Amino acid sequence: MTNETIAPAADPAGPEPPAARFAEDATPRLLKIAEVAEELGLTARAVRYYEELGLLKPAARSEGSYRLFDDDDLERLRFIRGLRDDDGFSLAEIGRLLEDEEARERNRERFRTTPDLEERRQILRDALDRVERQATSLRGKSERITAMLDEVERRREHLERHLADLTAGREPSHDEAAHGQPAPVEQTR
Amino acid sequence: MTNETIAPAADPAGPEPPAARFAEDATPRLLKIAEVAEELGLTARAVRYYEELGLLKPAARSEGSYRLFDDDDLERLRFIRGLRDDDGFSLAEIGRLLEDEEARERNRERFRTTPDLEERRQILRDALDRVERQATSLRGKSERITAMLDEVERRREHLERHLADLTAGREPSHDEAAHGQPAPVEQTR
DNA sequence: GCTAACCTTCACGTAAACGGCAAGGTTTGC
DNA sequence: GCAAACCTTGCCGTTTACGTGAAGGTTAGC
Repeated sequence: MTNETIAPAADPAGPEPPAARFAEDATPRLLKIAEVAEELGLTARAVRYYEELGLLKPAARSEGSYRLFDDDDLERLRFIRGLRDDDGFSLAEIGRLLEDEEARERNRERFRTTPDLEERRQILRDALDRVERQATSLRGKSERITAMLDEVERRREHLERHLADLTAGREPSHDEAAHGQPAPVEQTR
Repeated sequence: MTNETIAPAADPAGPEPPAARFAEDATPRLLKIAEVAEELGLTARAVRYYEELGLLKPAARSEGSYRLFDDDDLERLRFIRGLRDDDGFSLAEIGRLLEDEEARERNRERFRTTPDLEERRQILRDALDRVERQATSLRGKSERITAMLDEVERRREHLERHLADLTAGREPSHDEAAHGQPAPVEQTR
């Protein structure tokens, strides 16, 4: 999986502005867009597009307004890519999820700074509502995927038994029940 | 969700061709496109589009080439809608899944009609390959969704405890660990 | 048998998620 | 200090999954 955590380190890239004599040596490691794209298997265009949609803001810009990304940006992009590729979320949905995350952070702060008990309870109730909505949506997805997966596993086992039987010379040893359903997942709605 | 299983029965629609004196009285119940759309919460345009993509073929056409759909068509459309809405599959992916299903049916037939043992084994091995590919893909999706769901559930419980504590007058009773991660799902790749 | 309601096939329009190119500014290596 | 390589912001093109008419045939109710 070529996991190198952070940039492949093409070269130390010399000029290092010597003005960094204050407490700033925690390897800032800012990457340019092509490096980010390479690292994550995206294109520069896609990354710019995500920014255009407001899904992220590069940590900084260079003197000449080159986009510069830090580790948090990378993490965020990995998150976006994961949801997009693996779960088929639209960028709009991803945007909502990310906003939810940020709202969560803000509310946490609000919660900490307000002394009013009733307001605190309200904040918690709102958070609960959001979380329950998310859970409902995810549970639906999860159930359907799991049902499909179960069906597919059932088939695999059936095929394996059948193949083993047939290889061993035996043939009609397994039950021949349930054969009609073409659609692997049934629905109710 | 206004579940009426089959069409709301607007009217029996009279002319009933009397040539059906053979074994044909299993309520054919053919629906026109707008009825199908209404029933399934789709648009007529979408249904035509699915046909255009080859995802289904209406059971029949009327004298004047009106599309007529039977129960199997409805089932197939429900399947398509489910994958599209709930699982975020693209219509292309859905097409592949449906084709897989049909290939499965065809192979089942081939299997039954060939007497050659080695060929039979090959058919089973091919089927196993396909099934394993499907399983791998689904397992990935499932794991990621499950991880998100777990995280969300964890949060819900945390919030519920917190709210209960706060309502009961107690306040700082829960552990305050693990607070930094913004992204609900971690990745490895 | 006539009209309203519904259907047909084009055909063009649109939002999403980028791809690709142009024109020009920036960085880097030597 | 200069060319190659990389980046910037437009801006137009493309695919997917339909929406929205237009122009005309079909069906249904009276």
